[in-house]
Amino acid sequence: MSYMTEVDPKPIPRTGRYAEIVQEATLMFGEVGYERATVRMLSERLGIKCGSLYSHISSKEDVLSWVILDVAELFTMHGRHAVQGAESAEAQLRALCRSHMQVVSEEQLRVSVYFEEWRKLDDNHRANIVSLRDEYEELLGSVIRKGLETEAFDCDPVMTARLILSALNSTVGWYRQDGEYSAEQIADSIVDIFLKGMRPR
Amino acid sequence: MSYMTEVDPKPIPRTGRYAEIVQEATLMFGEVGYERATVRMLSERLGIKCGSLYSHISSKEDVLSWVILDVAELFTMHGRHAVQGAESAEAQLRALCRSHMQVVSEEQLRVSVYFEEWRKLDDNHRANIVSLRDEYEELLGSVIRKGLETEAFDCDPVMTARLILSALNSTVGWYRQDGEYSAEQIADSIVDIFLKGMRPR
DNA sequence: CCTACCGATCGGTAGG
DNA sequence: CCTACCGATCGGTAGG
Repeated sequence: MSYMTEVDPKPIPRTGRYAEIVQEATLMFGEVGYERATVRMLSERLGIKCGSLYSHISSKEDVLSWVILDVAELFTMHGRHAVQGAESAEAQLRALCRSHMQVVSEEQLRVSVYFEEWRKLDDNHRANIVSLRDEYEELLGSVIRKGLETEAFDCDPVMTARLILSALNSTVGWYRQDGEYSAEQIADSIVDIFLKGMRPR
Repeated sequence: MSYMTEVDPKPIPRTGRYAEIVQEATLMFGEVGYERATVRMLSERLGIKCGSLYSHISSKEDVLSWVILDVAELFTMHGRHAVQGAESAEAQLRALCRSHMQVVSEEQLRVSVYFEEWRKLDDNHRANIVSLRDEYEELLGSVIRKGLETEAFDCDPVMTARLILSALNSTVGWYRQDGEYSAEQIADSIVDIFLKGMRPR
């Protein structure tokens, strides 16, 4: 009815051809990066011709935004749920870090594409991503500030939030499913170090 | 005399036209990224035509390697010097982190290009960078292991080295010369948190 | 989903 | 350092 529904066709289909496109695109972006990846490479992986791809996508950048936005939202949603399920600031911090590592371990390729390529999104999509990232940083910040209020922590909340996030994010570069540490062990190691570093005295 | 001298023309000139090329290329790579940057953009910045640029460079990738290799070596050399100038493991850790933050603050743009684009180097140059990075991680690892021996620290040396490095490296994304914290303050904050987290008991 | 094709632009070279 | 130009390839479109 309203033209409003035409402005931003939000509901991205999550099955069938869409799912195949996102899957192959994720693999391709992970292998050669967004810029070196071509629509011809993607169409070949899907077994169709380059021109035919454009009945499913409207641009190459479209596909990148599909790959990235989903997983960025996953961090936020999963993280909120984790924080809500815990009581103390310490428990919330641990739950949030475990949630983060779970997303990293289960969606490692998409996460690495997210971290590597989000700058290449156009202004609108990038702004969207930045606000999701800020929201997530704020979630961690609120947990830390709560710990300051209950005097469980004694630290700079902004910098500490950044340091914890960067420690968590860097794991995508070296985490292996069959490696020495499980995702949960890595999360706990990070939390243990930072908790000791954040405690008063 | 020998053909050996022709194989790898190592000594890159560091003055005159070379310096201008590296400077403009660094700005350009920082603004739009390596792939979106073109040799025509670079030549325009230098006030010459695209074809003329090839009397100074042999390929676009050449320029990227100039920008990156220098600063990667800077981390290692500067870091070694810092570690040598301190006695205890704790003091060495602090000196190394301060050295790292000094490089980040004084060469922020080059460092961000380094972290962002090193994957796009060809196999030879990338292998070179990876070995420099490993060397640097090993330098930090040796400091931590020394702390384990003197029982100043109690932690997993490999993971702790990675976490400290990722914390340090992430600062390139938000450090500002005119920001709230100086490079040294940031280094000390990071060291303080990790030292508390790494101490026995 | 295909064939056929577009305008633009890319890194790089030849010859001066 | 310039002019002139190259082959390749890019994202994307028209018309079926």
